[in-house]
Order: sequence, then structure tokens, then C-alpha cells
Amino acid sequence: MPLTFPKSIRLHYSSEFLRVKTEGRAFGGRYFTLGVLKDREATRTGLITSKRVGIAVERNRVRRRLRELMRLSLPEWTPGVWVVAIARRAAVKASFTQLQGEWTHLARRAGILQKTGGETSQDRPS
RNA sequence: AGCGAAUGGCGGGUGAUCGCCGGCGGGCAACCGUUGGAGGAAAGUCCGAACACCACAAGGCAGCAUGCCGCGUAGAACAUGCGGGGACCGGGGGCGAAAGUCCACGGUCACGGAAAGUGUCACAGAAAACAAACCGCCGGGGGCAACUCCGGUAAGGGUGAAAAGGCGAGGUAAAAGCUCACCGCUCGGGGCGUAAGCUCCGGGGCACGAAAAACCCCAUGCGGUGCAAGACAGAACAGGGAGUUGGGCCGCCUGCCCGUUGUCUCCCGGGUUAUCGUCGCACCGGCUGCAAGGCUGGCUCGGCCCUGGUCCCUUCGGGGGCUUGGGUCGUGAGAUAAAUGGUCAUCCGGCCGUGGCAACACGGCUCGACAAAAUUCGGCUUAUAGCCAUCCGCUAAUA
RNA sequence: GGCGGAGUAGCCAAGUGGCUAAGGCACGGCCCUGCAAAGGCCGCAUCACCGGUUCGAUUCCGGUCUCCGCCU
Repeated sequence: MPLTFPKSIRLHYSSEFLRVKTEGRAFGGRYFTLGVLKDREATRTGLITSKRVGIAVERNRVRRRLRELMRLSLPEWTPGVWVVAIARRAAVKASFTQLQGEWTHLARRAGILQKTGGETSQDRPS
């Protein structure tokens, strides 16, 4: 399974984001908050980096890192979930490894990952 | 050589691997191939334009902006660039006993008008803007005296951010532009300069404090809104109520245009998803390859070099600005919950630790500034680790 | 993306080129009371920050930062 992350699996409309917020469950972390809505037809995901996070450069960096770690762990996801990651201010100073650790922790708590006791998704699965 | 300041430039490199967005080609499609993919400030949105709509953008008022002078940017405009003038500040040098004055250098300047008018100048002080008189000084009267009354005066004291031309001499009872010299101010004329202005001569007479980033006056310019401007395709539905009699060009008036079974504003409801479509919005050609592509030419924009022209500065050595032509190198991003990235290796630079006299070696670093396009350009302003270049100042060493 | 507005004490805020920057709530201290409440007195401000104009700036002008609103 290739580790692609095309635009088609992303959430686009504010109605979809609103639906995850109202109907789904939230899992708070130090660097970001996960909103999860299960039992959907397709797996889709979205990112929120508001101006509260920081200036444009910092917002871009956080968003790209979150998108990257989602991409790397995508094959392990339970099918049919909508996931929204809301970045927080502290994520600006966090390293990629720290973000990845929190992602694994939160995702396992939310039950997104299929392998319950599996190893953390490495950045280079060969 | 070190440190500091100013100006200008660069803004980590290479490779591997997994991805993202756009264009194009192939494919029914999944996808595959190929190619392009952040900045000097992309930022702040402070100016100016292009472009679009509002009526073909009219006249006046109001409002806003600019404000020493000249020239430039040949697509244009600007609060931009270059040069000059003036004022102020700084350190330095010459002359001089000193006060001071002259000279060049560096820096700063929102630099029209305060003799068009209105208003302001707190506190202190006698008095704060048609001057005035507290302490003084002088003359006269009264009184034994201390002192007091009348008059003259503004040199000195004191207050203040600022005290009514400065300074010296004459003059006087004491004084005063009262008179005179110099300086300042102002008017007229001559010379130089395109001009701002500089300079010389003569007259006036001391009136004319500060502030226009107070109102204002003068000159010049500006119609408004901004790509969420605006244009287009297609689909669906269901209208109702209230207000206003108009609505638009504009904040107001005139005038004009549209409409008067209409328009505009608000509320309730319904539909479509246009809160999510396409365009606006991202250069054109030739050769070659099965095609995308590759190579190449023009155009745009940006550097560098040569030649010629022109302008400015100059210590006459030269330096700088703009530009015809030629050469050379680069350049062409375009999303819309919003691409341009993640990780690793290595080199370059920095910091820390250990060893070493040192060069350096080894190890570590959540060390590599600021900051990311959003219709597009020209400027301005602000942020910026480290490195490089030029010039200036200070310190030290050598000669 | 574009356009506009506002920052005064912990909170709500008035104000204006000039004496110690009003007022209310809150907070702290003292008085009053047997103890409290109420009341009285006192205290609490770098006027967002940095420059400029001015004798003097919270006010006027320019820049920076933060916050808020409007526009399909």
C-alpha cells in the first residue's frame, strides 16, 4: 500500500468540520486535539491551524508536520473514520518526534489504529 | 589587526528516499510518465498605478493629500531616485588674549505663509503681545528722620520655555534706535545662477516673540469602490409581511440617468449549493521527438560587461546617474480548509564539552536569522543569525 | 484577501495641549462595632509601546504591537 495522501481524502467543507465537532468525540493533547467521528463510509481527515497557533510560517510548519505523520500512519487506520486535528500553540515548539509520539498516544486512545499493541509507525517502513 | 557606525550584497550547499500542488501527454478509470513549484522583504497595507464596475464620470461646495529648487524614471504615477540651496547639531582645523569668526567634513530636517484673519501661550512673574513698571535709577514737593506723594525712565535685578532687535560708542538728571558704526530685519537696484538662493550698493527705521504635527490662508492634485472588483454557464423553487415613496451617479447641492403593476431596506419562509462551479488568473513562436518533453529564438523583468551619447560632481587623477546599440548570465509559481514538505546522510558555518602551548582532533546541539505568495506591477516602512565588499571614526603595533 | 475602528487601575469607564488624570465596582489598610454588615478616611495608573512637533503630549503627527467589526 503506497503512502499517498491525496486531496480526495481531506475534509473540505465547513459543514463536514462542524459535523465532526458536534457528532464526534474529542481527545485533547498537549500539542493538538483530535476530533473523531466513526462509522463513516470513507476515511477522511482535516486539519485546523488557526491564527491563535502563530504566524503564517509557524502555522504552515505545524500543518505540514501533522499532515505528514497522518500520512505515515494511514495504512494502520481503522477504515471509515473522520479525523480532525486542531493544532495548539505549544505545537510550534514541538519536534516532529514529539508530535508523532502524541499522535500515536491519542490515536490509540481514540481507537483509530487497528494494531492495538503495535509498534509506533516509523517514518521509514521498508 | 581589533572594535564601532553607515551603505550595498548573499541569505547554507549536495545527495538519497517517501510525499503534496499546478501544467501537459497517455489511459474508460485506478494510475503512469514528464515538467514547473516562495521572498528580499512574499510582511505591514503606508503611497502610486494597471485592471474592473458604478452613467460617457458633469458643475460647485465640503473633504483629503502634497508643500525649498532643478532634473530624471520614454508604459505611467508616486510621499520614489540623483543633484543643488538653506537651517540646525556634532567633533575637527585656521585666525584671535578672549568673546568670536571662517573653513571643509559627517549627520539630521513634515523646509510654503505667523506684516489676511480668529484663537492659544498653564504656573511663576509688575508685565505674555495695540506692551507694561515689582525691586531699582533719576528729578521735584513734603518730613528732623525712617519714609511718603507726583513725574521721568527701562541700563541693571528678579520670574519664566520665551521679556519686545544684539553689541559697542555717543548722549542724558537718569535713560531710551534718541543718534551713530557693525550685525540682524526689510524695501529698491546691480551682478552671478535655469531656479531655490548667494553676493554687492543704496534707502528705511526698530515695527515684525513662539507655535500652522491650533483653526486657517495660498498653490497644486484628487469622482467613488475595490479581484470578496467584476463577467459567465447551468440547475432548483413559493412566496409572504413591514417600512420607504423613490433609487442610482457621491458626503451635500445643482444637474442628469433609471424607474414609478417598480426600486431600496429589514424580517419570516422556501430552493439551489455560488459560505465551495468556470473565467478574471499568469508570455509567444521555430526545429526535433510517437506524445508530454528536449533544444532554440523573441518578449517581460532583473543583474554584469563593452561602445557611443547626455547630465551632474570634481582635489582635474577621476567618480556617479540615465540611456541608443551590442554581448553575456539568469528569469516566467500560481493554491482556494488553501501546494512548494517530512526524514536521513554528508559538507560549510556557529555554540558547548573533553584533550592539547597551539594548529587541531573527538563527542554533543529540539544550532542555521527574519519571514512564506493569494489579481499584477513601481516605491516606502518595518523585521533580519551569520558572512562578504566599500567608506569613515577610535584604539594598538610596526616603519 | 480588502476596508474600517479601538487600546486610560483587576473590571466598567469620563476626560482634555498645563496644578495631584474624574467617578463607580472590586482589592488592601485604618476608624467605627462585643463581632460583622453598612458608613467614613486613605491607598492602588509608565494613559498599549517607540520616536517626533511643542516650554510642556494621555491629547497633535508618524511608526510598531494587540484586539474587535464589516465586505462574496
